[in-house]
Amino acid sequence: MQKNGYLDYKEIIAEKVGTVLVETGLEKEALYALIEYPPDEKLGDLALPCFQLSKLLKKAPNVIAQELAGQIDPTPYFAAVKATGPYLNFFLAPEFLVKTVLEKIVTDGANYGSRTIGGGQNIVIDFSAPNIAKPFHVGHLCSTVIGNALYKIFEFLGYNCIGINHLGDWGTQFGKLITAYKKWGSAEAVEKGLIKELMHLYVKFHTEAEQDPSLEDEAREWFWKIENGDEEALALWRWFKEISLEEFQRVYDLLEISFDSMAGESFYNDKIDAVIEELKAKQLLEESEGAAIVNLDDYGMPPCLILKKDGSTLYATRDIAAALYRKKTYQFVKALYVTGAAQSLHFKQWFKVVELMGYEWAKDLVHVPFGLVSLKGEKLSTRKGRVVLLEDLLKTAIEKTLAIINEKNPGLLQKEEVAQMVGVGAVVFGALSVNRIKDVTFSWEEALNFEGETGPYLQYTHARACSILRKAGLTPGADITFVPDKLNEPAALRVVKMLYLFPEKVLSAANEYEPSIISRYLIELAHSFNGFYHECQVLVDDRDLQQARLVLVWAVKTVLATGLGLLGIKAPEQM
RNA sequence: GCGUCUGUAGCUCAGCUGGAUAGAGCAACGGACUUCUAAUCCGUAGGCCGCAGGUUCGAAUCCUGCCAGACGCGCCA
Repeated sequence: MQKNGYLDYKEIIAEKVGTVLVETGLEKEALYALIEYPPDEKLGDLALPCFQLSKLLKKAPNVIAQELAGQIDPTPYFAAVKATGPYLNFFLAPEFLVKTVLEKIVTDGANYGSRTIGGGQNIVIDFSAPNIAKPFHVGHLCSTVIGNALYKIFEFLGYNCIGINHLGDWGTQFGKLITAYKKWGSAEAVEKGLIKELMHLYVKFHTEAEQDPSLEDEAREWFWKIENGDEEALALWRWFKEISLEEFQRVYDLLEISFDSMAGESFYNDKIDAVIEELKAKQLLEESEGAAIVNLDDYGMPPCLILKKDGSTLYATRDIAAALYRKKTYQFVKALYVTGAAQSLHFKQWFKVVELMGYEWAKDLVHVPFGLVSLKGEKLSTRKGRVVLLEDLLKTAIEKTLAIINEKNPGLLQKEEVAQMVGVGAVVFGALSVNRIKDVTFSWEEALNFEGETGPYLQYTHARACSILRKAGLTPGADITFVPDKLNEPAALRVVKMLYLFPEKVLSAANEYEPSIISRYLIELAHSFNGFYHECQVLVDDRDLQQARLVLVWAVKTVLATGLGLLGIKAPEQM
């Protein structure tokens, strides 16, 4: 693994201990994996539990710890190496830590934490993917912001990301919509109500269809017409799509998210026949109950449906066609699909089909699932009209932020811009702060909470740091020199230790496709900084002390901004 | 019925590739603004880590079974 020059204490410890234990033939990697962070800072900063070594050395763990403590030369990295029972505990030498970490951050600036491990290779990230003619609601938030964060994180690690918005712009729902439009809609009403009117028609279709099932047949017929090039049907389809895209764009503008490709489902229509032919040629297709399937019994999965009995395609077919196209077009080393966990089986199935087609890169297809968003414990449902529009949520968050600014900092310039950054940041952070896989119940109260572990908390911390730097007249990018020994208070050292962890956290977030690792980390970093802020006055008479503290403040500000950036959140200088 | 995921403080969650006394935030209570932004900080209280077995020197973490919830299981995506 390429270290990109980051200080790595685990590696140092593995090296030192490995040298002492060289006769045992123990691999340094094995030692590295054993090293952990103690639960209490009083015990030390890093620890090597000696239980497992005990088997190898045939000695009691506490004896091993004791002996190792005597044989390891701590300088210049450690202030002390102590055995505490069966643990070998390492206490970091403050000067070395402070000097190495802060100088690295000063040198790297906004690139601190980045790496070159991606080597410019392509990663395709399929995310957001709202359905045309349906509202962009809070249920789409997760895919959109998780995908965007992964995009930024992998770019930061040296990959070239291709963000694809696989729009739901095809399928039977358009038949339903056209049916509803013909029966109860009008051009005027749609022009006026836009997506809300389309949604209204869609909801009406479903309520009416419960009484009159023949509507479903009519809808299928209209979709058949779309697929077979009927001009009237296609024109309506294009119109609905246009209206939807304009509305989606407003949300993406608020979030400041963009895509490299907007190739939705319809884009693959002319690429599907070839896939069917290939599946046939490879003898993977079977006929079952009139439909064409790929049997997956051998893999403990239900069959993957490829064609309906009327010959039209299904989404697995489309996904396979899209994957083949993307591999050919982008030569990806990884393709991520950020969608709800409910689709896990679907992805497992078609990934397997791609593998059975003989493509070794099937292993590079990754489903990144996330939990279900519900509303007061009930499922979101476009059909029943039970949704919270994302645009409404963002707008409300921005309004609330503006109100808070007017109350707390009425003299602030560019209130609107800041309110947007903070309001949107609160919503985005809310979606990124917990493990992807957790189901969430949307609540206005929680989404609009700006205190505690929230986006605004991080932004506020950043703004405070900026404020100190502004008052001190320290300009970013300036040649910053400082006396590391001056940062010797526990509160300051805690902050430096948090800064040290950033590169490691970014890497974990990428490896686990889990932006919340960065979210949690930033909360801890901000918390340690706020503790320092309260305990230590930065602008003091002692020039060396002030300078050292300013560098720390600058480093925190920089890492907070970088981390927030990776999550797709802005870091205002004032708020 | 089968499968996947989730279950940790009143609420929302970290911790889950096994390690030292299980951590945060919110809510509650009590403190800290003449000093760099109190959207902050400090403290108090709050836990059969769903239940029961097993593996291990050691289990919130791994295995098995059970319970509860969510989701999925052929012509929607």
